Amino acid sequence: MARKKVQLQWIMNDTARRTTYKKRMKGLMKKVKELSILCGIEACAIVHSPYDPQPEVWPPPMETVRMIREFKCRPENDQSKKRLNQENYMRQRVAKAKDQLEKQQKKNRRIEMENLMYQCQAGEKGLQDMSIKDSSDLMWSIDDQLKAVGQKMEYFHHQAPQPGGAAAQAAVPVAQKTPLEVALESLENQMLMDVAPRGPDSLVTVGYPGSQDMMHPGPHGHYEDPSFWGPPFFT
Amino acid sequence: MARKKVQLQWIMNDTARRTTYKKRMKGLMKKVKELSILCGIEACAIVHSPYDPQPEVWPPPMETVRMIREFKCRPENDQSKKRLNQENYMRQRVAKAKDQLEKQQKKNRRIEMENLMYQCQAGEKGLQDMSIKDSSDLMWSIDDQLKAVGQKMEYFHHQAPQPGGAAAQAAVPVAQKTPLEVALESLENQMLMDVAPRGPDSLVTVGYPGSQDMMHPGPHGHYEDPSFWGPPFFT
DNA sequence: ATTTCTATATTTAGTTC
DNA sequence: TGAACTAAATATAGAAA
Repeated sequence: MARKKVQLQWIMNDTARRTTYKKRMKGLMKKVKELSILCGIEACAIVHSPYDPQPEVWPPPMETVRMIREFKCRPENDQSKKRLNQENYMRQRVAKAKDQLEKQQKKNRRIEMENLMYQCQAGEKGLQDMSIKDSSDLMWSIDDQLKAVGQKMEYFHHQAPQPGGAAAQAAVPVAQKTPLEVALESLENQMLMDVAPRGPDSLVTVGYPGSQDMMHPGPHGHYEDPSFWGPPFFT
Repeated sequence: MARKKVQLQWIMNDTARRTTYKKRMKGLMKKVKELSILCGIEACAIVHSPYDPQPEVWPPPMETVRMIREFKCRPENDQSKKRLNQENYMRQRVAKAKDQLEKQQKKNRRIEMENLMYQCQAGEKGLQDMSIKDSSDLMWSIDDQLKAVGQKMEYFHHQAPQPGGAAAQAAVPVAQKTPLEVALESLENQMLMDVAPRGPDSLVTVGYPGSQDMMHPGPHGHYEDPSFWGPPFFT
């Protein structure tokens, strides 16, 4: 970004969105290409959008189709079957989240110690502030996904129906628990929703009770919301 | 990059390559996620590598599989059938290349005019230098793909067999033609190779006669070389 | 190997033409 | 719409812990 830190949320302004799309699409494809070449590996990207009649891909179609074929065959192999399975995927996420949180907390402790050593006059208040703040990275990555959905819904309904929207509903209880509890709970909710039986096109609405009627089909009419499934720990 | 401008070529040093992979993979996935959210579109990326037992994907597997299904269904639609067809894809590339080259040349002319106006003492020599230099961007994007293949092959053969390697063979005649000829010729070669009938796993060797015996199966043993199919005009 | 820390390289938001 | 510019935000190579 430049000249302004852009929030990770759907861009309302139509022309700005289109411009950003054009720029970032180009940038993304370049990155995919660089990764493949620099590391000598297979990488592909597919992007559908209303701005291009055809999906944009890298590498060129035939190769992309081949990569995809291999990807889809993976479930046949014992090991990869695991990851393609949504339940296991989410379990892995939870495990990683716990790991990351532990590391974060160790780090927090170290920082706290250092602070104590350098400024012995600091009371317990300082410590408490920090333990909350330092886990916020973890929370944010989960929370911003929820917000992205909420904001978009609000826009399409001109802030009419729900005062506050689904995002607020999800975010409020969050603030009353410890970061650890919040993070794991969010993940575990995702996991449960994920494993729960459901019909097609109901992924999001299952997760956000009360918001079914607010959902719109998205720009393409066939994809709920990409932000919802975002991996919280790539951020 | 930082502290050093990295050339777009396979990284020989094993640890550096792995490190770069880890960093860039993370960055790439973040970019895909941002693009989807900011623009409210579908985007996915799949990366296979020896560094991870499973392919890395965004968004999570189920969604990725769904996107892929749609992508593969596209050929059924008249319009998208065109783009999935490799021949047409390459024709489009050639057309775009011509376009881009024309634009570049127009720009060159403008710059030349400006230069002339500001420094009338500049002789014809200056003009000629410029017309060659200014088209080099176009050439580079094609040429670096060839280099990437050549360099990698050389490495695996410890510069033994071919003195100079395939890259040199491909690059040398290039320097004797005009940028326009070079650019279009490269593209048209790609196109022809592409359309020519061939067995599986012979994509690259068809294009580089004399180098079949130098090809190694690549890190995965099932993918010739991602750099070969790179879109020359994303750079 | 992983994490952290910079200094630079690269990307891109906003603006202008 | 699109190309060009510019400043700010990010990404990341390389070093060091």
